[in-house]
Amino acid sequence: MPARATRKTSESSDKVSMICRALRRAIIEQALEPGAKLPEDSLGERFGVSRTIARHALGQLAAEGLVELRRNRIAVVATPSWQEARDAFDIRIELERLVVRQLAGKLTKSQISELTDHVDAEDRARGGTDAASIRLATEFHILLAQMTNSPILVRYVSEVAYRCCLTLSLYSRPHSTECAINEHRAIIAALAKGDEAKVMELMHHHLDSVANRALVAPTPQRGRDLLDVLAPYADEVTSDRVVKLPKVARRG
Amino acid sequence: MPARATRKTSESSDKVSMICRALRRAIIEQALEPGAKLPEDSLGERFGVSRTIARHALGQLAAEGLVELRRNRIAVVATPSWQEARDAFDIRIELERLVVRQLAGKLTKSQISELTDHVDAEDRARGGTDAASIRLATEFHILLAQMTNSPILVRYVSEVAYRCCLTLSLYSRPHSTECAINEHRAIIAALAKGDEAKVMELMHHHLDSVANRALVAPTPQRGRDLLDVLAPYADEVTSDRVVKLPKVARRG
DNA sequence: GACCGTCAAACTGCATGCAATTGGGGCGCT
DNA sequence: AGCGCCCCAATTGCATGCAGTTTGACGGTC
Repeated sequence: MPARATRKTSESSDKVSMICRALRRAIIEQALEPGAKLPEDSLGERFGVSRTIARHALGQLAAEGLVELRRNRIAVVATPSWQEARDAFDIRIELERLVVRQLAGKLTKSQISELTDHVDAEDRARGGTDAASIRLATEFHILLAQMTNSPILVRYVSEVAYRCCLTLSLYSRPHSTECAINEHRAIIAALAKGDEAKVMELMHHHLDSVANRALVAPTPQRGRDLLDVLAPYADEVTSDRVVKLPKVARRG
Repeated sequence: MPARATRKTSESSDKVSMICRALRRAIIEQALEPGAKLPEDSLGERFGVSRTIARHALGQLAAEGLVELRRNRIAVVATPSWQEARDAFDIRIELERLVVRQLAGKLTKSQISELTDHVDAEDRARGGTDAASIRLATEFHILLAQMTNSPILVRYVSEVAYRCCLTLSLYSRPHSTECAINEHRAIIAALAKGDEAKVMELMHHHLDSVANRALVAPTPQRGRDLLDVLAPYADEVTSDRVVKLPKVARRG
């Protein structure tokens, strides 16, 4: 199977996509914290475009879940709840298992060295900022997805990986990236060997441990959104002026 | 009031979302065939809004993969390749296994009867148009996803289900819906019983058989896009001029 | 000082206008 | 007839303008 990435879906060279990319990167690198305001005017001015374009970009990012858009209100960087973060990781695990299942034993030499190079870059970035490390780790997974040559899979893995990236910045304590990098190397090795079951297990464990290391528990002091922080407490209040969250088949 | 949907992310009551919903439905019911042109003007006129809004809606649908947007060109209803269809189903299987895994044994009485009611509606619609049957079957899966109360999962399952719906209209022969309906009932039963492994197996088999029944093979006589039909053959041609094709075949 | 109503600035929702690009029909040439 | 060229109607890309909504600051009242 051939090597190169596919970019048929979106992300051509129009201004909207450029702004999307810029904002996405700013968000996952935490240059823009969750909850940060994103007024159309300011964005337009900053990027040298009109509000129309900025607005359109915000729409796209909202569709990806990186931005929250409320009618007549300023858009803000999304602040996923802890449960949403957990859900995102659950989905991500399944999607990435699918990725490595398709890839096991099917990678070309050049693809493998491309992956190895990327992990080397991760290694080199270990001394740098946390943001850079997180971004590189995320991009490793996206790189893998791209090698499946399935545009849909690329899109979903990218989206959910970015979301996880965002939640990591919200809920994780400063974390050591070393084991993650080693796990990346192990995954590459298993992919090259073509051991499908093994690589799926590795990927599952890798993501699960990243999630568990990061999402240890709802850590209120880091949660930006008051509503989310107070949600569990509001449950105990038996007044009818408290907005009850639709509570259905939540596991737990 | 049982288990209503979550609608936090998108789809509020603004015009863009209304048009999205309308177009989405038109597409999955095959009122708009794959390849159909969607000029911003016409859409705006038809829905009584400006081009700005129509454009924005097209952007959203393109992000969902239902519409193809090429720069400076008229937007068209997406025409997924056979391989993309297969990829979409693969992803869908994993996502929906996740859905039923979370739901097994956790449904309330009212949710179960809601599901049963829906399948009854599917049964009643069996005499009607194919489009209606397909739409109802798809909506059953979305209903399930909504009961997980995980907005992200709802979004992804909805999207991928719509995509599959679209591909079904492209590649499937007129199919009998009966077994699918029975499989829906079996899934509800297993969910109620709480047999997690069983329900995952059922869902897997259900989707796999739908996919296999529909996506039997690249069926050239039904494929709308000549380029896609010829793609596998072009792979074997080592010339670099294979892109140029004579004229397009007939429609429908 | 705390509470509340009022109001202007800020911002969004949407339509319209203008320039740039496209593609398809008509026309001439061979 | 077949082929290529050119031009114009159709259409998109984008900015701007106007109206409606929200925010939060100010001043009045208790």
